[in-house]
Amino acid sequence: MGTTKLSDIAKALELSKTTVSKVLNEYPDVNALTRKRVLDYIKKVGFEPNRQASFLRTKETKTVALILPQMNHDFFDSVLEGVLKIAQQTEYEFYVACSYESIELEKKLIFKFLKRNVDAIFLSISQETRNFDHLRKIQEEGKILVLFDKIEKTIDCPKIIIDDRKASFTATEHLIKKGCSKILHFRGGFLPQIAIDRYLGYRDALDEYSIPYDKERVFVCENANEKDGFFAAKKVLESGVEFDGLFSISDLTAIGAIQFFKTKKIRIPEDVSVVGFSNWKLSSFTYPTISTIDQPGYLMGEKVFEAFLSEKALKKQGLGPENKVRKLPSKLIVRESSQRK
Amino acid sequence: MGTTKLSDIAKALELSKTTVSKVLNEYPDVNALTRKRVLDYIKKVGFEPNRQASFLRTKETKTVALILPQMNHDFFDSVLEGVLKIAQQTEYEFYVACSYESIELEKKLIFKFLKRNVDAIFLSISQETRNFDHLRKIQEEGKILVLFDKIEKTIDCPKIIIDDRKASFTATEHLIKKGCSKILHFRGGFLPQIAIDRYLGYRDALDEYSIPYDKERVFVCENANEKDGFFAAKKVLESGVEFDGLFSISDLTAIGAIQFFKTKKIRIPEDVSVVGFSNWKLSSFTYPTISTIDQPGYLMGEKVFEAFLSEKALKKQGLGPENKVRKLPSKLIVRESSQRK
DNA sequence: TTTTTGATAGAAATCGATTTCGAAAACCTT
DNA sequence: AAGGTTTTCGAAATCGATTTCTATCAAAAA
Repeated sequence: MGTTKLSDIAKALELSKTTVSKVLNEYPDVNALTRKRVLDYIKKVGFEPNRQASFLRTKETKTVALILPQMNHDFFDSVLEGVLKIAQQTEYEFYVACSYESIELEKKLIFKFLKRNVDAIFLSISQETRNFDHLRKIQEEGKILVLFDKIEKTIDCPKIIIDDRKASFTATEHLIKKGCSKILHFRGGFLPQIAIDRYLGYRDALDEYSIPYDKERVFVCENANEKDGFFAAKKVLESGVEFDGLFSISDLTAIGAIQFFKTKKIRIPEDVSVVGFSNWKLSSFTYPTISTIDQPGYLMGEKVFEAFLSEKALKKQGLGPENKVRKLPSKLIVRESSQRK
Repeated sequence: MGTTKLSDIAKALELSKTTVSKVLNEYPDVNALTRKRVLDYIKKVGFEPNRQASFLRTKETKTVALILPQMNHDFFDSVLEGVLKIAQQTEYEFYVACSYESIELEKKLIFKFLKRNVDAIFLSISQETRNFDHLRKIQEEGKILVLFDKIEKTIDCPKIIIDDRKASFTATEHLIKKGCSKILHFRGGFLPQIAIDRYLGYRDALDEYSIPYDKERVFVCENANEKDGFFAAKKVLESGVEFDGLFSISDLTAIGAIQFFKTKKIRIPEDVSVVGFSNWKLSSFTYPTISTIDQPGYLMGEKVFEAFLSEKALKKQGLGPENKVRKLPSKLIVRESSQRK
């Protein structure tokens, strides 16, 4: 095909491949004039080195992999978009995959990507993940690991998260200020760090305002979807516990709960004020619209990529993985579901 | 570092690299016993050839690129998921990118991917795209092009689309059967094939039921988002045209329109029945919920990938690109916005 | 017995870059 | 002018596979 290669340039300029390559890789032992000749010519013919060929020597593919635990998920889709934005500005390309919250698939994907020789893996760990050897393996192979959102504390690597605990505090505090004192909490599973942090934020707020904590008001929504919310709400009524507010782990569970409450003629927000989490696009279109915490997914994606770039710079200096946790700010968005007069 | 390579296997088995490679690539001139020895050993140590190395000879990277015109878009996200599903079942990996409906970015991405030596590009063309030389370039470089959803007829390649015209016919017919006779149509721009087809489907239905077509009832929503729908609805009222139904190019424009109608105390579906298009997730959570056409995005993604695979098989036989258009079925989903008693 | 054929295996070239190491030329010292 | 530095460049090895072409040996044919 018509693609020019290094040797073509060398021939045209009556130089050796070596010299041309040295210009490309910014070696110092090239005469300024020669360098200019080469650079000009390269620009003229629009040459770019064949990545697969250079990889063979350098071990750098200039590709990264993003593994999400879910697809068609507003928040994770935003993360993807953020990563994509920065990637498009660089020479990097990136692969996308989804673990569908399965540890088996997560492992399989990681091994697949390692075989593909990606330079880095960006991962939000699956709900099922308990053992983290496969993450360590990434680092053992000399690749960079960046964790985000659903992270694991015991792995040394850059981590980008939302300040879930603080965000949950804010959400719960908002309900308290709106006059709620018997606030339900629909939480996630027992292990994911984010579920724990959001639960703790909820308790922080109760403590702060001297509202007694009642564990009867906490319900588990393992999958954090509408169905979980619907059935959790059903269990609430069956349990007979009193309530006037709900802080839910996700907008979807909030929506599910509201759907159930509607069937029982329980009014939102008059009888129970609701705050969700994540600011799904659809939350501003439901009836009532749902108050929520906006997580900066897009920003998170950007920060993940940036963390990778600075980690790579560190590595060049022979420094190990930096265990830096970056907490991104989130924002309470008040809509109808918590707007009591 | 511990990765085994071809020569390691050769050494361990006291064979040459050639023979091992021949087993991998299914050459016939290998003794059955030798073949078995090699295969067993490969399975034992879990060897997989280095892709970057093999590419250097074969020119096949086993990667494909998916270029979407929009992100955070229910339909395109489903397509992505469909592609991802099939890709995960194969040895292929895929890159994702977004043109954000910009022809400049679309071109840039395509050139970037060609430089990356992808085997194929899956593309839904941007709204701005008028000239198609960059698509031909893909084929000239010997790469496979598959178009989907927003396609261009004059390019010879596999194409996967929704039967938009028929779907629109069904949607409009549904409104007619619900008693509407003065049906508005919010259409897309003038050039995208899908906007044209949906418009034609609308007219087909009017013709079929002998309802006179009135061009005063057709409004353009260039970007097909809520804002466009909102302002189109406003223009409808300003124009003074009579109406009792609306078939809109997208759920988002339908939602925008409904929001405007609400401000004018126009009731949905009593005063005006509404049908959207695309079946966005949020359409089943709005008030009222929105009738729509469900497009099988997930299936489309699968079919796109499958079209690539069969195109590749053809190519191996030296056959040119097959200009096969595959139309996927869509489905009318009736919800509250068109449910008159 | 000699020649031909077929089956099997390997040596070496190749893909397109990078990198090491040595050589040539130009520049300084004294 | 001889010796020592510094600049600048290129030959050749290398990364890990694939592929062509040749060599060997045994079996079949003559």
